[in-house]
This record gives sequence, structure tokens and C-alpha cells, in this order.
Amino acid sequence: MPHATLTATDTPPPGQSRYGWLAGALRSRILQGEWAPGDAIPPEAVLAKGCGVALGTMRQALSLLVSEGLLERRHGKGTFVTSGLGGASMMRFFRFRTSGELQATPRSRILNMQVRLASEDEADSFGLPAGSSVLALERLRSVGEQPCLLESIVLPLPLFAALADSDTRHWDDLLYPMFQRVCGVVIHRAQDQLSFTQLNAAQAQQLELPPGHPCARVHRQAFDLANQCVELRITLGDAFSFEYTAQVR
Amino acid sequence: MPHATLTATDTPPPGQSRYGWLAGALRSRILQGEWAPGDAIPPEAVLAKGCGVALGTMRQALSLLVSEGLLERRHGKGTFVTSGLGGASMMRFFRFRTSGELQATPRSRILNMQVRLASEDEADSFGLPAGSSVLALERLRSVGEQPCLLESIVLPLPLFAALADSDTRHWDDLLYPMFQRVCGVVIHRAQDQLSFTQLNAAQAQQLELPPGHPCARVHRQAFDLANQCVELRITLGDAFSFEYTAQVR
DNA sequence: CAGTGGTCTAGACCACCGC
DNA sequence: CGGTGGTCTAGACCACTGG
Repeated sequence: MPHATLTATDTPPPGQSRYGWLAGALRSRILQGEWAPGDAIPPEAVLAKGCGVALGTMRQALSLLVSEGLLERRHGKGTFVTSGLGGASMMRFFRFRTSGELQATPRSRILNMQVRLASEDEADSFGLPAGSSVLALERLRSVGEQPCLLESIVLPLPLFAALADSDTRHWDDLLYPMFQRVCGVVIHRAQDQLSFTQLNAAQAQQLELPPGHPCARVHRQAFDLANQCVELRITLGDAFSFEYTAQVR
Repeated sequence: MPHATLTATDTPPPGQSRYGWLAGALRSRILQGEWAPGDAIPPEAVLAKGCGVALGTMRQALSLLVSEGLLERRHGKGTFVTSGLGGASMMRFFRFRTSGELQATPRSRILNMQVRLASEDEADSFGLPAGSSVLALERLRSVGEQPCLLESIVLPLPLFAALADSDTRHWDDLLYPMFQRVCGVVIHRAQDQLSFTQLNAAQAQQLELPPGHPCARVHRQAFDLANQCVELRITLGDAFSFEYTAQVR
């Protein structure tokens, strides 16, 4: 009757270390949804006993998952499944000076939403078969009355179907928490490719800048807990407002 | 007569963990030069015995210094003091297509070198008293015959005096290894602030681009092992060749 | 106070390296 | 082969959290 879910009693590590194997087993249980994001997993001592392994070994396995960003430890409270990226992280690349105040979360307006066929690259990124559908959005973000970022967002479609049927006028300013609430998708990691280009006529009009104006371009791929790409996004903003700090080593 | 240098036998941790205190002691001994960059420190077992502490505790202390980038472990060989940043790391921000081939280390030419008084900001960054001198350089980097990066470099002066007396025509293409060889300065970490601007007339001429051409600007502060800023650098390059990938989380 | 993660010990054995 | 770091154990005690 003890140990409800055991994972190791019968499976010696193949060519791996034992804690590496334990980490893999726990990772599967987390991705499979055994504990929801934000929930606490069982105490170390219980997991260790349940897997028939020493406490230190289990701690080493948990540390691996913590360093992957899948778990968070809170001293005296427990070990918790990560709850995902907050949201406004696009502003990390820009400094918009509206009228002296500090950075605020920009207001969002969806300019356009449509369902269309995925391009080859998109299907590839999302791991979808050729000919699949995606949800394509255009979105304008403004601080005060001033437009500052123009975004083009692509989402894989069976997954985000709930959004396609909703009224974009009621969407939140932050998409990632909404993705989680509405579609159960947790954004866990993103990769941003930065470059500079110039605005075409349509883009310039939306951002209230002259055509040909220099702009910074952020090409983002966002990934869920299972490390599957679930969002492609291109963000454009005034190049002179671009400012980003990178640590080397 | 055993244990040549002991550090812990008489000093219980104040409010810190024991491994944190051990890490601090080892950090001091490293910065003080007890082991040179690239050298191996004594084996874990010896250090642990010498400090009167369990092996696991010493390993925890070493792990801290490894995560700080001060030490590197090599399985079966030993634990080594970090030997510093390689060099060509500026190219991580640009993709210059010269004629199909991949990225090569650009050739360097020093356009100008002078000793001058430090600005207030410079003295501040370097931790120098007001009125100190610095070594100021201008440097052009080229791939093939094509100029691609224009750099303005400032170095604190008692430290880099050996460079002020040397012939810039014989300098290496990579500065950081040369800093280490000639001045004993190990560059360990850097912080790069990216932004966008336009070339003035003089800059444009050096880079063989039109004045006002869009360019990316990298403002770098480089730090030594003791985390002291020892180089300020501003790098300019064609904005449309800029390309950088950032990981979020 | 009971329950959690954090630190520490003293040992054992394994995996990699170079001679 | 001897020496190094890497893994693992079975325990003890400390420090933080919350009721």
C-alpha cells in the first residue's frame, strides 16, 4: 500500500548515471501532466524512498530539472513545477521614452486574424504535416497613444483553436498568460534572433514612422515545456529605441 | 609537515555555509595568483583533507567557483583555473558575407594610439582616481580587403603600460590573448550593450560606407578574473550585417 | 510545532586519463 | 596501472515556512 507511483525499482540505468535516468523519468511525469504548472511535487524524501534511491541521488536528479528550468525549489515550502514565462519580455529589447516615466506594459490591439495554410518553414518549426493550418495574427502595441511595436504572430492550429473562435477585442495585453489560461499552453523558453531592417510602406503607416525608417526586427521562436515550438513571431520597432544588454560568458 | 597551506582549521563559518566560505577562501587564493590561469589546483581529496572538511563539502565549494567561471573541471585530469575568453567574440554579433565562405577572424589594423586623461566615466569604470591616464586606440577590422568593424578601445594605464611602448604594426588580430601574454591581464567576462545609430563622416570613410549609413553599436565593458573592469570598447558595424541570437530563460 | 529543502559527513565504488 | 573527478549511500543536523 505505500509508494503510490514508483519508477525505478526494476530499471537499472542503461549507459546513463542513475540521477540522469531519474531526471528523465520525472521529466516525463511532469510533461505528461501528473503535476500541473505551479503545483508542488512530492517531497524529496518521499520521491527518494519511492524510487528506492538515496536522498542525495534524488536531489541531484531534481537539481538537473531545476537547471533546465522545469522545476523551482522554495526552501521550507517544496519543489514546484515551473509556471512559464511572464509575458512582456519583448520590452527587454526596447527603451521607449513616452514622457519621462519608466517602462509600462504596452497596450495591445489585434489588427487582423486569419486561418491559413502553413508555409513549409512554419509546418517544419511546429512539427506539423505539410498542408496544415495555422492561425496568423497582426498586432500593434502602443504606449499611451504612441504605437511602438508591430507584431506578426503565427500559431499552430489544432492547439490554438480556442483562440480562433474568440473575440480579439477582449484579448489580454499579455499573450503568454492567456495562452496558458485559454489553451493550456505553457511558454517555457524562447529564442530571439535580432537584426536591423527598414520599414515598408504598410508597416511604416502602422507605426506612424516614415517608409524606409530603420527598424529593429526580433524573430522569436517560443517553446513549451516539452521543448516543442508553439509560436513564431516577428516584432518590428524603431531602431533608435532598440537597446539590449548581453552577457558574454 | 603535511598540508602546506591550510585555510579552515581555525575559522568556523560566520553566517555563511561552510562551502560558501571555502569557496571564498579559494577564490582569494586564485585571484592572488597562487595558481596561474591554465594551471591545475590540488586534487579535491587533498584540498578537503587540508581544510579539514568532507570531500562532498569541498566539491560543493569547487562547483560554486566552476559556475562562476573561475574553475573548470576535466574528468580524470584535474581542476583548472580558467584561462580567459578566447577572442573573436565580437563576430558573434555580425554576419559578414565576404564571398560565400564562412566567418573568419578579421584582420586588424591599429589606426591610432594615444595616451590621454581619463574621462570621469572612464576613471569611474576602471576604479582609477580622477586625473589618471588611459591608453586610447582606434582599430579597424577587415575581412579580406573589406573593412567591416571600427573600434574605439580604452585601457587603464598603469596596467597596460607595456602596450603603450610597443609597435602597433606587430599586434595580433586577437587582443585578449595578447593582453594576457604581454600584460598578464586575463579577460574573464564581458557585458555588451547593443544599440543602433548612424555613421558620422569620419566613421563612414573608414568603413567605406556613406555618411549617415545605419550601423549597429556595441558598447563593451570587459572584466578580469577579479571582476574589475579593464577595457571599454565601442564597436561599429553595418546595421544590415548585424545578427544576434538571444536565449530567453 | 511538524514538514520542507539545505548542509555536511565518511565512507565506497565507478569512469576517465595518461604513462 | 595510479591518480583524477563523478556517482552513490545512509545517515545526521540546520534553516526556513506555515499553521
